Amino acid sequence: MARYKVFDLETTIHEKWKRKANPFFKENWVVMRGWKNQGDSRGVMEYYPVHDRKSYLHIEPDVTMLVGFNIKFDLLWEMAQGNPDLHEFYKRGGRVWDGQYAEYLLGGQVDEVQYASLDETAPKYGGTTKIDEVKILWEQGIQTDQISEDLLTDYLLGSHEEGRNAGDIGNTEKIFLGQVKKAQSLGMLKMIQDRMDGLLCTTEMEYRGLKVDVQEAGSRLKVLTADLKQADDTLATFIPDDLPFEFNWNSPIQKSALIFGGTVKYEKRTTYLDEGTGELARLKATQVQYVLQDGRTTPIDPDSSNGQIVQARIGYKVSKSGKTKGAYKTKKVEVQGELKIKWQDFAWSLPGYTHPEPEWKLATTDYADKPTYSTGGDTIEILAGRGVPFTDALSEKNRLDKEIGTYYVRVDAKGVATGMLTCVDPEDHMLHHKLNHTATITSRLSSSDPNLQNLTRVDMDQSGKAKSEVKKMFISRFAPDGYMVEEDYSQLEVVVQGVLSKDPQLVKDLNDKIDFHCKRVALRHHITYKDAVAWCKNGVSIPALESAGLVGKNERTKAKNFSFQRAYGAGAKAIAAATGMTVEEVEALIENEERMYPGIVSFNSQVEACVIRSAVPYGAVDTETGEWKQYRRGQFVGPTGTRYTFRTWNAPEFLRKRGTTQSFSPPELKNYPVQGTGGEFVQCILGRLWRHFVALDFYGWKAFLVNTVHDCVWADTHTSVTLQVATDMRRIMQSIPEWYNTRYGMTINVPFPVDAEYGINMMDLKHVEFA
DNA sequence: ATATTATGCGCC
DNA sequence: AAAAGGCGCATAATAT
Repeated sequence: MARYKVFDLETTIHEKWKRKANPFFKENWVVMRGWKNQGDSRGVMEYYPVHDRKSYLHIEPDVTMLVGFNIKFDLLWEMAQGNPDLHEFYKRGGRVWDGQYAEYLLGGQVDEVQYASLDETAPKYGGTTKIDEVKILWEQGIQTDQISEDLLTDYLLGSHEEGRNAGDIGNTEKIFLGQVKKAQSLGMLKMIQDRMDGLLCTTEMEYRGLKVDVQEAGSRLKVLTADLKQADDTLATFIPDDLPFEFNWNSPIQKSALIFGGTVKYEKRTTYLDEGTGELARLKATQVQYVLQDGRTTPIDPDSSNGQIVQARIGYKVSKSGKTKGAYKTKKVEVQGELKIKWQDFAWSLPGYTHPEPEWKLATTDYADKPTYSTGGDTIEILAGRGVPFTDALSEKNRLDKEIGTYYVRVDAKGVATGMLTCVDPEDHMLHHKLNHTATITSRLSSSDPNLQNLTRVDMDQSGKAKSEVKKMFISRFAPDGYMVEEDYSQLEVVVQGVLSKDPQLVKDLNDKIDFHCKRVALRHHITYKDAVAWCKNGVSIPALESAGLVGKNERTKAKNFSFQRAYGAGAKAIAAATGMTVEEVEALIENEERMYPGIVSFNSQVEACVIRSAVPYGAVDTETGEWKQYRRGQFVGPTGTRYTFRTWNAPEFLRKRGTTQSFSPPELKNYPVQGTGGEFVQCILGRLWRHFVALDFYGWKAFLVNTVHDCVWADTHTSVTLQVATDMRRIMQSIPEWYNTRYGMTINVPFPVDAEYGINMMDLKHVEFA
């Protein structure tokens, strides 16, 4: 009999390597484990009041689905505890349901359903709110094993009065049952189930983690630090000598003032005027002084000045009676204390090296309330052309600061370390990143702690030297007998555009494996596609164009930029600004494009119509006035049931003139379905890949899936299976049309080409040549 | 001292 | 026609 099993863990909550309640940190353990099988009238639990890394969830052979809330957390724990039932469960096709993930998808991925909590979700499905007591104890830093068994049981299973059929377990079950019904009625069940397998894949990826070559990282960090010092030294020579504070090259305000002129604030500890007296402020002090005959006092000791004693004595009062008879009279008087010193703000004006362009103006103002201007990479590049002297050193410093601080490690003045390497376990050199399933509006994944979706690409400069070597530190856990494998979809978003729009010419071009950038070059310069390919990619000369100063390779790059911007929905003005073309030129290209692929235009209008039709009121803060305002929110449902949600924004000026005050954003309308569907395809395929790896016992435990970045998948393989893994992965990844056409009844008629690479680390990759 | 916003920049 | 999409992280500056 098939049945589901709801389960949940309460663990100790030590945070380590940027993970709360980190299962990879051996001091943590599962304190209480609760579960409830389908049909049971109450939940049950196991309690482990002392450290234990062996307990695990028993999964009966007839269990077909594990149900949880943020189930990746609990599954990682079961894996860390070495649960032997889990792999068997997966091998016989066991599936999972994560209430947090389902809630996010059912809710169209809007803010309110991203990283939803059990607490806020349960009431939507007739569940109860949690016991605050436990949450408060945790917030106070109390460890889970210090919470009483009774309280923890009430929290996990519900109280005796509730028949032990509530709490986290009861709520998770209610949520699950309600969500399945809802998903069915909305036609989303299949899609959600496919994504749940994707979730199992990323759980596996987080569990396996990445192996970091800490030696490589260490020596590279040394080089970077030395390069940074050199850039800093160079920059220091451009600071005015009379500057009364240390210039901060990381401060946008200070940089703007130095380059464009402006007034900066600096702090100094110095004396100041007392507001009451108008004098320099001083500390209060008292002194015991000798009283003179006229009542004044003096600090001079009458007996201290040898020959002048007699003379001096005359002026002093002497006590006439009592214990102190014959002694000089003294008195405690107030005297001027030390000058007081405090931190104070001062202004310093800098003349600047050049004039800013108005469009570089930022929202921030300087200390004199004058505008500041952008000092980002694009601006610096322009300034280099104007002959501003330190632009090269500044660009170099920016690059190195970013590289060191984000991808290596930096310790600040307070001793707080930042950077990717702070997430690495120093014992086994493993990095367990996070792949988040409920963090984006488009249903794409995000990555954090560290973010492994933004590692610097392996780009070469003119001399063929890599600009960043970050990826070199990711090596195989099987080294020296291992290879990393990366497989990428080529031009995934263009392919998805073909799937969604079904535009005949686009579909044909995709099947013909046309180089879209060359095709655009051909169109623009009125040459044949064949000639364009020869000119742009093979360096075959076209004198007529070259005499006009055009270079084939550059023209292709321009076309590439153009198409990326179009894909993101950029308008003619923005593209012109970014590519250096005139607005008219860009408009002509857009027109060309729309004539060539009219299906894209009609698909976009279809999306817009659906969103407008489905729109309902939605309250949000007006960024212009800061006030709460009624906007609208509508949805477009993709071919698999994924819902993309859009909101209206304050309309741009040209629409306001015509009386339209708010509107949906065309770039968002164009982008979300493409970006989201691409993400969905990859996540579904992650599930297929993972099922394949499970079936083969991970190639005899010699190959693991370890990371994914929107349109690619990484694996860590033993050399004995590398080629087989790469071949299998490619086959499965390319099978998107078959999967969706069979399972969803879609009619995908474009290929999903995949490119495979492998190497001893993630930087030195070479292409896999398939027969 | 901690939280939030602005800026900038890495990726797809 | 018209409006360049989605993330996470580090740092500085400001608010509380």
